[in-house]
Amino acid sequence: MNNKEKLRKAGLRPTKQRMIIADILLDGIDRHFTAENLQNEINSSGNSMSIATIYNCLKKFRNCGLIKQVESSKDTAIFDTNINQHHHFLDEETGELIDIENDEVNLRKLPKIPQGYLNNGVEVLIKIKKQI
Amino acid sequence: MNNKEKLRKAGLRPTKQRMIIADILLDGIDRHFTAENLQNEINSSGNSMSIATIYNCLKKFRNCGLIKQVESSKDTAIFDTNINQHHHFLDEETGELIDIENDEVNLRKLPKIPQGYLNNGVEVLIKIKKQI
DNA sequence: AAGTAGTTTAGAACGATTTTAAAGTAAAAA
DNA sequence: TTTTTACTTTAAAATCGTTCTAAACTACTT
Repeated sequence: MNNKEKLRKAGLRPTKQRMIIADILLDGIDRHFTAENLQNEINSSGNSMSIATIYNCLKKFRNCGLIKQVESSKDTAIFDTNINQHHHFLDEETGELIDIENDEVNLRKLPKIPQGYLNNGVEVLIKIKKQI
Repeated sequence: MNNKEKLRKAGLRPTKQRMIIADILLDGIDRHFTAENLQNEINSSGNSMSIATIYNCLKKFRNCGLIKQVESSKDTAIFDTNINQHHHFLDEETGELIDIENDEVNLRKLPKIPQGYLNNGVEVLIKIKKQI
């Protein structure tokens, strides 16, 4: 399926700007990035785009499940093109994130989901620290 | 150990402002809060404090391990007085966090920590969604 | 081709957090 | 105790990521 079809299927009008972003992000390669990282990539691909459009687009892509946003207490939002359930190593010093595939983690026991709620995804974060 | 001693032990000079905050936070009760929440508590305890001091103090407390900061992609930093390794339910709609004690989660299998790094804590986040 | 609903944009606005630099205070030294 | 020193607090300004505004634009429908 090409990117235009992916956008249509997600209920998004395939505008010029969304196609530029889709061409960068939806290439099947897993990566973590910020809005600013993406703007740099857009610029170096010979295009340009308002930062507001980039934020709009990332929000839409996230809400449609085309990308994910990582839970992280960094001051800048981090997005992830790996939309499968998976986990992360986090170096808190540098903010570097490394993917952990879902099958590398095995939860023997999970707590009961609170009354009135549904499980909406489990994320394991392993904080790591450079050895000295 | 009283709060003055706790601050000293953590390497922090026990100033008037830090004592006010320690008296609110270090009472052994687990809670999640933002800088603004804390300022409100300070105000309603009859004290007042510059927001810059509150941020300074929270950062120092966090760096000394007196409190933790929760990994969350909310726009406002969330702190936690529960400094034991533990986990959270997160309602992404409302941002509400609910503690999960460490013994309620059991990891059968963990991935190998990357070369040159040490494990510095595991956090499990279970995203939950209100049932409709 | 015309209409309309959704999209993009620059720039302003916003909110959380940090910085600045001056005044204040705790601890150490004399 | 007084002096000195290093650290802390403060209000206000600055910064930074993100969102809003409202006007211009564009994809899709009729």
